[in-house]
Amino acid sequence: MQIAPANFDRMFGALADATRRDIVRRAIAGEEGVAELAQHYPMSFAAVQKHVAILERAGLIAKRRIGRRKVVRTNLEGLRVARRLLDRYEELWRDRIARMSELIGDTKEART
Amino acid sequence: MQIAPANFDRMFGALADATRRDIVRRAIAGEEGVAELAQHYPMSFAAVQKHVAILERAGLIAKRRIGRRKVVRTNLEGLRVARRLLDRYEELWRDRIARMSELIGDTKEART
DNA sequence: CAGTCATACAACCGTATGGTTGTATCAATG
DNA sequence: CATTGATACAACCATACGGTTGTATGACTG
Repeated sequence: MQIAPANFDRMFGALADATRRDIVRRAIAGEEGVAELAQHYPMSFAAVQKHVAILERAGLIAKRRIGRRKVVRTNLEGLRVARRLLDRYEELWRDRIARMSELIGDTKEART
Repeated sequence: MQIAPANFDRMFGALADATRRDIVRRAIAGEEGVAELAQHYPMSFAAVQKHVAILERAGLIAKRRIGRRKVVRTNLEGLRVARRLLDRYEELWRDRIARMSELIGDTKEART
C-alpha cells in the first residue's frame, strides 16, 4: 500500500462526480466488487472500473481481494483528510471574525 | 443573489484546483478585489477572473462591489455544505461499524 | 489444464477545462 | 463627458476527462 501525500486536487476532483460519490457511499459497506458496483449505473463495466481507479488513486477507497473478486471499501481516513481542509477554512474564518471583533471592540461573542 | 441548489459537482470541482483553493483561503479575509488576487498567481488576470467565476457559481465565494473594485469574500455556508456531505459519509461509516458490532455481539464501543 | 468469471488496461472519441489574447462594460475622476 | 481603472466576456488552443469497445491478465472450477 502506498501512502499518498494528500493530493487535494485528486481528492476533490474524485468527489466532483455524482457516480463516484455514489460509489464512495456504497463502498462504506465494503461488500461489493467492481462488477457488482457497476450494475447500479447506466454505463459500461469499464467506465465504472475507471471511476473506481480514480477514487483509489485519490486515496478515498481501497480494494481487497476476496476470491476472484476485488471488494471495494471506502477509506475513512481519506475522507477525513478532505474534511479537515474544509474545517481549517472554517477555523480561519472564525479567527478572522475574532480579530475583527477585537479591532472593533465588540464585546459580544462573534457569531458565524 | 441566486440560491444555488447545492451542486456538489460544481463545489468539489471548484475545490479540485490549487489556485482556487488558495483563492478561497485568501478570500476568507474578504479584502482583495479580483485584480489584487490575480497578482498572487503566475497567470493572467483573465485566468484568475475565470477561477473566481467558477468559485462563485459553485457558491463558495461572493463578490461585493466596493467603489470600482469587486471584493471577493468566501461564503462560509458554501464550505459547510461541502463539509456536511463528508460528515454524512463518516456518519454512515459509524452506523455500519455499530451494526457490525451488534451482529457480532461485540459489547465494546466501536472504534473508528 | 481448459474454461470462465472478475478485473485491468489500451486505444479511441467527443466534450469540458485551464490557459491565452483581445474587446467591451461599468464606475470613479479630472 | 472623456479618460482611466477594474471587471467581464468571447474566441481560440492544448490537454484532461468521461465514456466507449476490444483485448489481456489472474484466480477459481470442472
